[in-house]
Amino acid sequence: MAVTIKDVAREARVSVASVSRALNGHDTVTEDTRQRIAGVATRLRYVPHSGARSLITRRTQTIGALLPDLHGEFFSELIRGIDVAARARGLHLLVSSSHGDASEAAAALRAMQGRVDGMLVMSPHVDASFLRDQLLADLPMVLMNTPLETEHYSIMNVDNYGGAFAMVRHLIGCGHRRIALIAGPEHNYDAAERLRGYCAAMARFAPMVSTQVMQGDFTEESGNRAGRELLALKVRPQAVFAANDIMAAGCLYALKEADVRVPEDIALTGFDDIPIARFVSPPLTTVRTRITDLGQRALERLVQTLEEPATTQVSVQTLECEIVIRASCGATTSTEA
Amino acid sequence: MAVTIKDVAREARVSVASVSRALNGHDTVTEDTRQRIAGVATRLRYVPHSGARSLITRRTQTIGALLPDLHGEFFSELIRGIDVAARARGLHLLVSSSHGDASEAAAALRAMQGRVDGMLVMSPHVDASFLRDQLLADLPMVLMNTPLETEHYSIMNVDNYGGAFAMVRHLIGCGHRRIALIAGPEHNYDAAERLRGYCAAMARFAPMVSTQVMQGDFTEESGNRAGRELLALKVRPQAVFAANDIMAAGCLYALKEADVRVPEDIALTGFDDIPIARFVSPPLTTVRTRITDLGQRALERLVQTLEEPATTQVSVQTLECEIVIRASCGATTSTEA
DNA sequence: ATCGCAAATGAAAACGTTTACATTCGCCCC
DNA sequence: GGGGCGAATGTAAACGTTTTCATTTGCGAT
Repeated sequence: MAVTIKDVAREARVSVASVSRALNGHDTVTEDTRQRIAGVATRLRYVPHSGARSLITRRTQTIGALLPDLHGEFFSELIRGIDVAARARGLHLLVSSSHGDASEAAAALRAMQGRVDGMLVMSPHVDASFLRDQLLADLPMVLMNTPLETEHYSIMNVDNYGGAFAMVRHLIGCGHRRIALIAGPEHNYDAAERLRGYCAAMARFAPMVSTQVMQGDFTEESGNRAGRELLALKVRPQAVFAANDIMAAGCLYALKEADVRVPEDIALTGFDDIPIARFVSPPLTTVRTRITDLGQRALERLVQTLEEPATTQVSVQTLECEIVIRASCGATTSTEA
Repeated sequence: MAVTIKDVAREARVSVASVSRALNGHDTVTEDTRQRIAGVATRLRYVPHSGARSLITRRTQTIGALLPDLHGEFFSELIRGIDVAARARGLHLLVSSSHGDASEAAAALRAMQGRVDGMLVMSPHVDASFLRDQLLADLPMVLMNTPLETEHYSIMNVDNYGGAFAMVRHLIGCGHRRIALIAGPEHNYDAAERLRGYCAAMARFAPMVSTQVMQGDFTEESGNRAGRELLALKVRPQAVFAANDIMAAGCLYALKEADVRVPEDIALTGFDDIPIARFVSPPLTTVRTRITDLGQRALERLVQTLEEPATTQVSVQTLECEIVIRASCGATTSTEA
């Protein structure tokens, strides 16, 4: 039923070897016969059986992406970045997202084994012990956004620390001193790094001012709660730095409800630059992370490992963030209505 | 290097046939030997070569998703829906997104041929002539969100028409009569269906009122422009229905800038229920489409076609939308501050 | 004890490629 | 004219599975 290389060979009156050579662009075939074979192949709509091919070449031309249960923009931008980079190299992309715990992640990983040449892994459940247990033979992998330090795999991280540091520096540049942080969930790597950046920048630029950290968990609701707590303090901060945009939005509503003006009374900033950041009022000053680049660079790194396993050293790369200044930080109040 | 079924067989002192049977859960193998084989397999970290398997079973256990160059929430929700449904059935997901034109889409489709058991296709470039040209052998496919009518493939659509119809009915229920539509791009299927729903509902519920359609293109900027045009009319509409949320947001800013109150002076609604809809003020009444369900149902449909090719009839299914009522339509003004 | 039968296991073919090796062919050079 | 050589092509093995068919084994019935 399906047309195979033999059908093409028969029709073109050559051996299967010649068909293979012609179609794979080897140089030892006459231009004449190449033409003939190519013609027959398209006429017959021949498409090679990838399984048979990978059986012998030991390559699948596919890379896998293991992603956490991620919502929204972040997820799609990441996949887009990976996909674009993969396509540019003629690679296919096998995705497995949304697994909730370590065992699910492990299952997904095992299932992908043997179907891919390498993997891009971003998962909070993939930690040191996970990797030890799985000990994934010699499947090349690049880990994304992980606190792990491993000598086996390259790592591609977002500079959460640097972004937070820069944001605090910016706020201090705006004249604010008492800057509170609404932190992310406790065991989240991104959250921890942002917290670290906040602390470091405070220590550096406002050493006399004590830090103030409210606990949040990256949800809008926790941001709202933190906002109300802030308002109840006897000494209110001059600026609030939420560890992500959605908490900033939640906090913003708490402030608005209490008729506290942003940024006049309290400045407010976020992290991530999700689309909503532009739409709240005042628009949110935030930290932009180029997620698409993250995916793209990670894939490129993986490909390099694939193509030159010998010369490629394991590396840890960090992707810069940039600060997006809008009205909520008080730096551009002059443009406010 | 890689451990094969032979290694397992040797180690377990059985034939490869028995290993295959044991691991695939056939019933003709002693519980005793099954245990032994399973033990050896896990100890050796044996993972079957998918290529070799698919070579003989003629199944890849993989389905492909061909998606347009989509940004944001929609994209990720769709993939999530597909992925979850696929995993539930032990299927893998091969994605190819972001192709800009028909030839790119065709290339992506061809590249996937032979690697997948079936495909989920959503692409504006996949039209009647495209399918005719490609004539994809007998690869089962399900088309998503397409105006196409074909006897070869099942189709899964979002009820854009019904959603728009219901929204207009709702606005009329709120007491509005002169309702303007900010339409989407001209050759977009979603846009056309929403326009059709608007017109039908107007004709049905407000037959004496003339319709008013402003041209937009699904961008914030076009919504903003349309908003300013509306304000310049000698007779302003009582309500504006933007064919997507992002245009509604753009329009909202135009109204705000002109100190027109929403919903008191003009009501405003959107379509899609993107996250931003909740965050603008007033929060946007809109039409929610369950994108995750779309992906999920489409995959389920495909699986059915795969498993029972004979009995499964080609079908066109339409996925309901629901109206999400927030403050911007004037129905809940009483809850406003 | 022998036969027959079912259950368990093994041997080998088949799937569609790629590629190392063998073969053919035409041609140039002595 | 024959030897040698390089280019083009063909032959066949190999990849790792699944599955058909054959074989062995154990056991109950005669």
